[in-house]
Amino acid sequence: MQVRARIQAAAEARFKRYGFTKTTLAEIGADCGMSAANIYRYFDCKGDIAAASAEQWLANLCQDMAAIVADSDFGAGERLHRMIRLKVKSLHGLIESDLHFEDLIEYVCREREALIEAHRASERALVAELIVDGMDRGEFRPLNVDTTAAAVIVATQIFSQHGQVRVAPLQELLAETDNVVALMVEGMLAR
Amino acid sequence: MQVRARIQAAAEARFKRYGFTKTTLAEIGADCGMSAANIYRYFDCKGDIAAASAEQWLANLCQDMAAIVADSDFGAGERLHRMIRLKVKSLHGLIESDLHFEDLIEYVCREREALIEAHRASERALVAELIVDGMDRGEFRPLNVDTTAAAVIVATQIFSQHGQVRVAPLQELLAETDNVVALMVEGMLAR
DNA sequence: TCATTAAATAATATGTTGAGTATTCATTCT
DNA sequence: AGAATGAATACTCAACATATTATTTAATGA
Repeated sequence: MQVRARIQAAAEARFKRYGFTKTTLAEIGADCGMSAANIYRYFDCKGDIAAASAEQWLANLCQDMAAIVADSDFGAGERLHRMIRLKVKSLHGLIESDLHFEDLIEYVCREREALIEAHRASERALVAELIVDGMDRGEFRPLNVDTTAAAVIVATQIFSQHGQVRVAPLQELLAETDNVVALMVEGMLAR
Repeated sequence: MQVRARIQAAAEARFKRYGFTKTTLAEIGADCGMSAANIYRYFDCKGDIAAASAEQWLANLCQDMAAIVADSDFGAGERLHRMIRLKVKSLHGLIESDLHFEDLIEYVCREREALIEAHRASERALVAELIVDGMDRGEFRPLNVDTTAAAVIVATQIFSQHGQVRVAPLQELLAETDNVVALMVEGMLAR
């Protein structure tokens, strides 16, 4: 479906430049050479366009994180550090780059909790994978995989809340992130 | 200053029952048998009355946490668990008890960041004290006290954000809190 | 039949007004 | 002089009207 992708791209460009709420379906339609009404053949509602963009961005992030997890040149602890840092840096970059994306982020966080929760589940799965690998290597002590993965995600969650990201400079966020992850990794290491 | 305390008590009662925004200075004044204008002899603005209440509540929490920290019958790790649990339970209790207090909490979090940050600093200091004690006992390995204390506070911060507290039941919050703290304590233990 | 649209409708946002409230001030009381 | 007040002012909020925008529908053209 070529049309759907075109609509999404046009919408994304406007969301980026003018924000989610300030963008009208009429404008998106005009950018694609069609009426606003016709967009409804491809998306159920305006929010779904935003959600599709967000989902894609999150999927992309997940892929990058998965690449880090898969890189067995590094120890599991080191990979965990890199994974969480990537997450923090990515979100920070997104918010810094275009101030108007905040609008879309807020919408998705508020109205599309399911999407956020699904992504968090993916993150937990990646961390779980890493923990299993760490245990296999003998780097980590025997751990309750799911519980530990959930603890890591929730403890670092504060660093990827837009409220926090907005106020603190990246360097500071990363330093704090590293401290938290370092302490948790230390708690996971085999004796 | 008897009058000031009376005003604060009257205001607190109304904030609890009707919320911060729904309470007028005229009502508080009437409760104290004085005009609204006269309140300004004792407080600079309405928000200061709320802040005074919040500050007192937080000071009280700090005192309770300090008592836990001081109780050297327990190991440092155990005390850290108890301290963080107390914090989570206290805030949860506050929000559960009177739905209208949320109004005041939101105001303080939004408009009185300094107060919140000061309290967080106190928490960090308590954790730091605990870490030093744990190292003295040989329970903890040599740690960077400030960095580690900050990591513990920030990693558990998510559990005392009113957004989180509102949605999750206490048992769930406590379980997740315990997992995070357990992992961090494990990372602090001497080998 | 499928893609599309213009027009109709529903929902939401924006602007405006009036009422209510916080805050200040000149004055009174003690 | 210190404590308090009523009235004046400035600010904020709710309600209403208006306009914009999202969404639906019936109709049109390929």
